[in-house]
Amino acid sequence: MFTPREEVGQRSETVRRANLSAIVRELHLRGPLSRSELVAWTGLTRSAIRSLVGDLVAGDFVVEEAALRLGTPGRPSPQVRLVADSVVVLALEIAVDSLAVAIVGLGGEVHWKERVDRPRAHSSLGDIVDDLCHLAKRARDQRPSYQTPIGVGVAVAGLVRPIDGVVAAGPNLGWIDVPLGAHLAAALDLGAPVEVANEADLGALAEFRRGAARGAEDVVYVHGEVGVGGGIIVGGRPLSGTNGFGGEIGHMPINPAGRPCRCGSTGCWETEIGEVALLARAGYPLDGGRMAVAALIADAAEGRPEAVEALRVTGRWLGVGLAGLVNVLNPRVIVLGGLFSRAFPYLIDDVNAEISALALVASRRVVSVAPASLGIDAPLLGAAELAFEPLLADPVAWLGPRTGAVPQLVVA
Amino acid sequence: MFTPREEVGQRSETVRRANLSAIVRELHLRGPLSRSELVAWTGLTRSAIRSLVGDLVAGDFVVEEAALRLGTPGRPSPQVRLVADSVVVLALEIAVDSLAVAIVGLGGEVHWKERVDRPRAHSSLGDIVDDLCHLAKRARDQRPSYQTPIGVGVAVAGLVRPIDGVVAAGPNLGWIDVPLGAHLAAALDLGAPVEVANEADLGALAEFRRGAARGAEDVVYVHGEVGVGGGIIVGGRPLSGTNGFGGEIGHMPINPAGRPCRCGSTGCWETEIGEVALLARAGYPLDGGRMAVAALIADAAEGRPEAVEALRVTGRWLGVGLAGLVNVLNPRVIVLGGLFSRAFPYLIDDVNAEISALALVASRRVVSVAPASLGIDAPLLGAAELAFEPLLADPVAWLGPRTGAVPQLVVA
DNA sequence: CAGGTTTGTGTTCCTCTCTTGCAAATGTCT
DNA sequence: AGACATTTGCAAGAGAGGAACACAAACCTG
Repeated sequence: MFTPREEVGQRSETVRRANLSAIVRELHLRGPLSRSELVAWTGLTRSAIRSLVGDLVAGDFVVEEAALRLGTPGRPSPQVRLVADSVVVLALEIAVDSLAVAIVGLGGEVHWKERVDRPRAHSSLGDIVDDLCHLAKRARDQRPSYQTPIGVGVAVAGLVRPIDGVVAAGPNLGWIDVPLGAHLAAALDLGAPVEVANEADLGALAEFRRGAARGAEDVVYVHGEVGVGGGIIVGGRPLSGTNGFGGEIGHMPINPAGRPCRCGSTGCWETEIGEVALLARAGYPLDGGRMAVAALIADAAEGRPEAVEALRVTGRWLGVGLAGLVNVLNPRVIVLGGLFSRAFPYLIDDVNAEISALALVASRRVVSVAPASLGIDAPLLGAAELAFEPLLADPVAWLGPRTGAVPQLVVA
Repeated sequence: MFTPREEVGQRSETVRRANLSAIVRELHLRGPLSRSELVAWTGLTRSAIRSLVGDLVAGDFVVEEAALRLGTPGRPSPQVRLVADSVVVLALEIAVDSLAVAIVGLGGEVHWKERVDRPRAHSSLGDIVDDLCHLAKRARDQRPSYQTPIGVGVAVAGLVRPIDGVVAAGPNLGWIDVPLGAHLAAALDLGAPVEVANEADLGALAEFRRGAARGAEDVVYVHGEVGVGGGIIVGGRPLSGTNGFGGEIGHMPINPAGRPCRCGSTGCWETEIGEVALLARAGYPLDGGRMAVAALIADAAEGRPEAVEALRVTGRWLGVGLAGLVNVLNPRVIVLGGLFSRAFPYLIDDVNAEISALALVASRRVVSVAPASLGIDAPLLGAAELAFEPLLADPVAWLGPRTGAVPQLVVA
């Protein structure tokens, strides 16, 4: 009769879930913490923390270790640390010119990582899935001691419909409405849920949680390769939009007098700051791909004027678009990833100059522009974070109901 | 020692707060609900709802009334209704060419409203505060039965620093770093907290909660008068940004070859879609203000070509900027307010055409553009919502601790 | 129009979870 | 070594929602 949009009531069951979630999440994001730090960060009492941590210890999620000597007075507080081997996820990435796989433990530790080049041609779903499965199998063979992953996260260079993992559009892969999530789930056959998302959105997530935007609540991540993707964090939450296509900043109209874009419209940001625009400005071969861009950046480092100037012009257009985003979103940090992080030193002055010229004082004063600190792996690590999300949101589902046993503290 | 960013743990005290908050919020937003509807919407059990509603009845927040006959089988469920007279807020607005005051009851009922014209000249803080206090006094004199407001919300045409209610910049008022909140609090002397916010942000809030964007989670509100302001809702939450200056869409760079903007930069959206641009295109006096715009719209209604064409060009530029916002934010609804809602019929086709041409299919398919349904009062009503927010977030603070009395159901 | 069905209420425990309070432990500082 | 600060462990307590039963009031059916 009624269709509740969201059940907002708090029940005792949800209280426990929220509190366990808070503890696991803090440990995942900050690393080992003492019990008293957990008390401070969650606002719960010592007794509650004791009981909850006890449950997590019983479920092999965390261990308690001897206290660190910090030189502070008072009884030392045991360190609570996640058991990174007991819970792992599989992270996959389908980038424009590479495939990557990683096994990541709870807490963010990367146990295994491998990246292979991929030709920039259109590829069939089957080939890509086969390659990824092959990489995943290698990873598991190399480290057989790991558990079955509790989830699989996939970063893909394309527009992804989050509800079913279908890639609605992947121009660099030649994909339209490709059911990547379902095929990967079947091919991997791990029994773990497979979550697919856009690579820039995941890059933003990774930089937000573990990279250059750590601690900021409002973040814009701009990922430039062939196309320009973006990921946005607003108030500490990824901006997804009505049907999950938010953050597509590459196709903001920026120059009404500009060039036609491969998306069909004209004057998109991508047409001014994408790889092709950069190469064209410097007079490099437009189909030179990553190597040509690398050469261009190397030439700029040696002071070759065409390269320097091309990067400066790109930086200006980058700044123009960012100024708009600064006004609209008032972010704390803008992270430049992909090609923009590799070319960062040659762009940043012009980017900042445009932001200063075009953005409102109040907003531009608080923003800083930084290169991606996770480098090429940002989307891959974001995919791992995506795969961990269900666990972080509800550890109870993996922990099982309370055992009833009195929690026992065993300090090693 | 530690500075918790946010206390994320759920304590028994916060559970009660959250549940009462959920009930009061649902009633505030949806109007009277039966108990069984509350059960469905909160996910709590009948027992819990009964107990919580009993407390609210005891605190004179709500009344329970005889059930409505809906023609559905089963025992009728009493209607729970907020007592709109027992809790009111004072809403104030400082618009470009008017001042307004309203007394609004919990649930959104407007008990009193008055709007007076204001010359478009720069005004001193003292004069504005005096005028507002005068209006507020009249309102309270006219309806002396009302309680003292539990809060005061102020919508102002300018950039507002939320933490202290200082208007950092109000170009139409000639204000720079004006401590509006503090002065109003002192002058009104109501003992109630005074919250100040940007008028477009509050317009967005009002349209989101009670207007054209009701039910949507992702909303863009564009408010056009002299300048162009914006308010953004992302995932059901107002986008505030790092220091509260988010949503300033009027100064997105839209046309690098455009005109200088009064903000100091060039080619801002405002320079293409603001009042002055519109009047200039039609050949009307640039300082004609609201009357000139009204005349222009009236002329367009009669088919005068200059007026129609000027509105169409404005609509196109409006569409260009909105296309960018559609790509970035993937909203469900775009609400056009202020001048754009009055000129809506003459703009909308060109707006939609530009969005179709420039925005990505996936995002533009789900978005609709609607005129503000609350008209000129949207920011004022948003100010009321702002003032209610502390109550909605924590009814316990106004209700007091549980009485211990057994909740008694008394159906009138 | 009687009886069945459905939906919802009132009431009484019950369970779950966090809180409180006290004593003990364990470090630093003087 | 003693004072002091901080944290832990444990046990009892309090607050809040949940479950189950009996009953009530509407609609629907034959």
